[in-house]
Amino acid sequence: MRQTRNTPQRDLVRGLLEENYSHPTASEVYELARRENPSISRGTVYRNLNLLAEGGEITRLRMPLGPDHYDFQTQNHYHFVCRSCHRVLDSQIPYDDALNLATANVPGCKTEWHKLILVGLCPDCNIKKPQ
Amino acid sequence: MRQTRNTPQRDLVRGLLEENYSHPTASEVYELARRENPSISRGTVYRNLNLLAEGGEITRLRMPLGPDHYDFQTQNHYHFVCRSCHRVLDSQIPYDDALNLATANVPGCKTEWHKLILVGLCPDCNIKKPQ
DNA sequence: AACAGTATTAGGAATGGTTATCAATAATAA
DNA sequence: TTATTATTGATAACCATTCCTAATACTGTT
Repeated sequence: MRQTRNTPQRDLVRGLLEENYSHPTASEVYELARRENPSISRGTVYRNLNLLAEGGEITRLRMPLGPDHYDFQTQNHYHFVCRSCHRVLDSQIPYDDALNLATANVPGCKTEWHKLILVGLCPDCNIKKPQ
Repeated sequence: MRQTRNTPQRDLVRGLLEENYSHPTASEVYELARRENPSISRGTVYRNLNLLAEGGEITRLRMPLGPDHYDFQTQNHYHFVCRSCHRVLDSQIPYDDALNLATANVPGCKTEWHKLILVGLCPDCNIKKPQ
């Protein structure tokens, strides 16, 4: 495994996720990071988000709508995404390990992980545009 | 609701999906379509896939990996996606309507639909790269 | 402390998938 | 047949993300 170094940029990205429970997107992390370090580049934010995700420090959430989100919480859990504002919230449905173990789910296929995403309207958007 | 017309291009795209159970991507549909009509444009394929999906004739599948896929089957069902080749297969896990009805899953949020995606290796890729 | 090795950076170009634009074309209703 | 307007092909634009580069700066070893 390739050695990694600590840099102010990486610490900043990690710290921003640690103190943000809103599942920010890469662009949102970039905007937050620029407040602390105006010269940080977009590429650096993406690179560090990827490195932290590969290292298991954070989770990358690929949504059925909109861009990827990042989560400091690494335990398996499900998410809700608002179809209007693309906000991501934690679901309280318990994670079901059995879905990975079942071999008969897809003939010949070995399921390694799964994701369940609930889609609908968040409280804010439900008020603004009820249907 | 805006009126729609039948065009050879639209019929071609619909027909290709109807006879293809492989959940093709837009690019794959485009390649298939060009065999029948070499002058069809990529934009026309995308436009018609979107129109057919909006009209409920086909389903658009947004995957956690790779590009969108399209499915002629419109009944709710779950999918498996290979993390290596991005192939999409039907899962045999029964669709769980209860996941949409549960109101306590995400406080204040109204779930309208959900998707469950299993990720792993398909039989072909499992042979080629076992881990 | 100085050095060497190399991981990381900023900046920008490139990519992939998709959508938007627009003048020309063609399906449908009158 | 004509008028209306949905649709087309071609291409530009878009967005999120990755790749490329020379310059920079960590870090372990002298």
